[in-house]
Amino acid sequence: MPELPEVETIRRTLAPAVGARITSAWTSGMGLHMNRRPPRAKLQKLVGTTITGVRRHGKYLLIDTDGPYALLAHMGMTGRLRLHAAREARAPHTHVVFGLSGRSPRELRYSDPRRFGQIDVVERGKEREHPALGALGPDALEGNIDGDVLYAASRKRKQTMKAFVLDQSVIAGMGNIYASEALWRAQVRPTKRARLLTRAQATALADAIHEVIAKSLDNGGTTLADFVAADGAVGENADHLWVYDRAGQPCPRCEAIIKRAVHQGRATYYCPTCQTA
DNA sequence: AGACAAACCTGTCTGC
DNA sequence: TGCAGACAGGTTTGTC
Repeated sequence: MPELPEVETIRRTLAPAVGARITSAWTSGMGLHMNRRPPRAKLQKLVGTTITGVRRHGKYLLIDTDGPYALLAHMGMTGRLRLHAAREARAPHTHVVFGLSGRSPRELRYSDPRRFGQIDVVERGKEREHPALGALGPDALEGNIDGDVLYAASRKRKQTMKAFVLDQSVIAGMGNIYASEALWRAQVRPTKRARLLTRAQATALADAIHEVIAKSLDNGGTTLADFVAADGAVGENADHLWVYDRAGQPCPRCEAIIKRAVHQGRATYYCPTCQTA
């Protein structure tokens, strides 16, 4: 579900939670990513603090409080972070719930059927010491990614461009949908070796990454099946994708038939005719 | 180093 | 209708 535009959409729609005090914390006890359980004792340390803001780096969200800790959340494939009225029934596979103060009681709920997501508590100011956050490269939206950055990062790399764009230590936030979209937009072949990327292509790719993300944000993110914002709204960007999940359909640029291939075990969509450089 | 496959899970869809 | 198999937005781990 969630690549950068979806996580950013969740971040923005969590704004109504800012200023609320956390009145309780609950977790199902189920393991999430790598069977790691949300740390129950640390979640309790958030109780009594007030939410002061929500940050994002790549696909990770950080919910800041006026206490010493922040909540770290990653959606994996099917994770949802939503605000609900406390009286609403909990969705299946709800694994973490925070009670929030306010005129009418609300809850911040994390649900994740596949349990590929992550929930953790980090000390504010020490975010980079968290292994997941410390490994991230510059953010694809806010990190000043440009042709120079991509050209420099791609030198000496034997990996394919598809793998390069998905590498979170190079660019944080790109996922499988937008990797295909950006490579198509920049007319870069997904199987091209990164070390062979030209300077002009690096610039085109940086521009394409920004364009693809901006377009998706304008459309509220891409909902293929699971993604919803914190207010429950689905994204409309699936209707505007150029190549992802469009095998057999005409390329929007040259009308050739879009193809699907599997690279590193993951689907890649591309145009075999105009995406050959 | 680095490239690749497998593993972690559940839900949904397809084809027989 | 039922069942097996493939597949899904991500990340980590192990193997070559």
